[in-house]
Amino acid sequence: MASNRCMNTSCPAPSSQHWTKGWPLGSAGFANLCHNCGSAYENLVFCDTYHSEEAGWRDCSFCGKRIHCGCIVSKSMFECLDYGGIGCTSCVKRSRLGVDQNSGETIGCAKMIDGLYYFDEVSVSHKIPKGLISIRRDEISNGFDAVTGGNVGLLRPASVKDQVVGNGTNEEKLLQLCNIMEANEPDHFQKSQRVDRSASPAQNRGENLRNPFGEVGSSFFNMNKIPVNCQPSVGSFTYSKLDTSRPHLELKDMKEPLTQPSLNITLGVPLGTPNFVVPCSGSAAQEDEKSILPYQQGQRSRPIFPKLIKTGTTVNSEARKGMAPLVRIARPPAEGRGKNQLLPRYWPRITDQELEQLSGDLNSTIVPLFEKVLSASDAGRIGRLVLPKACAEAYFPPISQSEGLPVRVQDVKGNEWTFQFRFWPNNNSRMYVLEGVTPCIQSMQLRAGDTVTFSRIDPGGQLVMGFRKATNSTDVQDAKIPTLSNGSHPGDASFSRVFQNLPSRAGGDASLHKSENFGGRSNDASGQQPMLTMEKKGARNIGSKSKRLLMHSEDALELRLTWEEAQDLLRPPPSANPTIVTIDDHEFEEYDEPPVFGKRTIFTARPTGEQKQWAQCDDCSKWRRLPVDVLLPPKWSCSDNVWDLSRCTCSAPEEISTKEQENLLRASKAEVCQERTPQMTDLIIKVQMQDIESLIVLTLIILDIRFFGNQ
DNA sequence: AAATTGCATGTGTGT
DNA sequence: CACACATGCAATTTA
Repeated sequence: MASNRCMNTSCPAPSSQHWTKGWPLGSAGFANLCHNCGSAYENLVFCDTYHSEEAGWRDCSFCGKRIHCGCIVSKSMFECLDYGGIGCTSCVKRSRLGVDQNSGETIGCAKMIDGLYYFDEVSVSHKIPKGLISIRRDEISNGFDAVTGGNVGLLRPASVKDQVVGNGTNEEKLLQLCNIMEANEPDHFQKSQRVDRSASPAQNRGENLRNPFGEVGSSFFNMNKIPVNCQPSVGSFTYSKLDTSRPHLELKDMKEPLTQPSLNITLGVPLGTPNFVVPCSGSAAQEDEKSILPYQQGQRSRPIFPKLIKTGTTVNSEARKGMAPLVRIARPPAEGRGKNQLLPRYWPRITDQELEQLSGDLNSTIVPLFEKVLSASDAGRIGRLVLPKACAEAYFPPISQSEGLPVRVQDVKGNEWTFQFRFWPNNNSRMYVLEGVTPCIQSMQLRAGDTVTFSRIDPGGQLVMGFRKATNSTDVQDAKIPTLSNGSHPGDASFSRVFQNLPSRAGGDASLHKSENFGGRSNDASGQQPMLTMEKKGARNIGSKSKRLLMHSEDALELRLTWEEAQDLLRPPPSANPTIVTIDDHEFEEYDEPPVFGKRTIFTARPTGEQKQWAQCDDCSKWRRLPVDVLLPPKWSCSDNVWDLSRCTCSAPEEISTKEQENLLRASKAEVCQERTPQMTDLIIKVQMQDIESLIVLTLIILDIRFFGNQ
């Protein structure tokens, strides 16, 4: 809900006077402190004058005073007019108050100290009076930090480690999750005493800078709120729990009007909803608008997710009652070339445990943003990561000046990095880059061909950088080997893999990052294992033989889910006798004849051995008993109950009591929750994928026939 | 001299 | 043909 009034009710600041119009602002943003009374507030609207990187609400880097239009001292430092600076005798330039990295003392002139480079880069922007801040913990870590982004610092392994631990991260779990990564810091980290411009001051100084501000820490500012007109609202996912303890995927209409508020859409939420906030200057803002609008219009005019599959709608509503936290997966926009980096539309099924862990506190939204296969230059020593334009413009703050802004990113270990998000003019266009990524890339031991993923956790907007190693050495060794669409490997299970590298959130549990353990846990109903399996085992690429057969991973996922859903409806043909085969100590029923579709029913058995089959009427939802051997059509109602004429109308009472119904449903749940081992899943998916491929080929053939037949 | 920075150019892909 | 992007390269900065 938009509010342009200070949340402090005693604050006399008239909203219209201070924030009449402008950008919606979420939590912990630039204007998060009322400039009138200093109170923290949320959901306010930016002052209209806050439209540039020059002007706006920020903190004087030196005295900490909240300023409106201060002087730009450096890319990331701002100075209030009151402060004025002090002439420095040693460097002639104006003195900067900085915190000595060794002693922690504030120094009058930050230049070269003990061989360490501090000049202009030691941010003391955290000098916000403690009492003014009341920000939820989940709002602390933010993706973008336009002020604190000191570019020079020292990579201290101890700090990094401290930070990991300090964030409440279970290192063991993390390491287990990121089994790709080495358990220890890379040697070069240890050895490197060299100043690295990509390391954020907060990281460099460990907790030194955090302590003065308690939980607020180094991420006071929140820039990762994209103005509403920067973010086309495309669609969303609500990930909710099944009453079967199996998370269930719900898809909402992707064609929802852009103007329609959607709680589940982080990108493109209406004004007032916590979201991205971006500084744009008066004139520059217009420039930004210009550059953004075509994109936006593209979104409006071209819905990109026409196909919808709604799954599991019947089960959810009940189960969701009393269950506040939902992990919402917002749908990133996809347009232009960048769409290949945008992640597929489906979020993998996850377990309740993961769900809760992901939720952390209430209402966490995980927004998978995009991913990119690292090129040689991305992974090289230059430290510049080229961002897909569409993604950069969609998920990073609009920048009007080439210098851009510092952005804060958390990596898989919970370390925070500050990159410079900027652009280069390029053929009347822009080329967006993240600068200073080398240490991060190195810490993740990434090479050309590996994939980095970007996600965001809302609220708070923590930008998260994950990674995925190239699946085969060829990819890694030769980055010039073209990868499919530059963004996704064929058959890439990018979505299911996104989580594997997500760092723990503050207060969260790192164990959600189960990495490859998706395939190893025992209580996963089905979830991501299939896709993992595909990737891990290098399952045949759909479309590997022909470009015509090439299938976008999104579509593959979609197909997989529909198939998965169909599994509930598939049953052996009535007359079929299965052959029991044992694979990995698990028995499977193998049928010679293909399965048939039918309405889902529940079977019960009494101790006496008597079996019953139950079906629910589509019209009245009453449960009706059926003979065990009958197979219902997908649509079935009481009037079709030819087996019990006393209950062949919806008005007839149910045969079973409410309690029995509960037992029935419980039994049904248990059935759904049956444990499926990785081996079983592998096998099932293998079969399914074969079927899917066959289906695709068949479909294409049919389409070809139709197409050519019409010519 | 080496590293960094900013821009230009060539290539591949989508329309 | 337009656009995105990987990378080359010259200018600039730093050690």
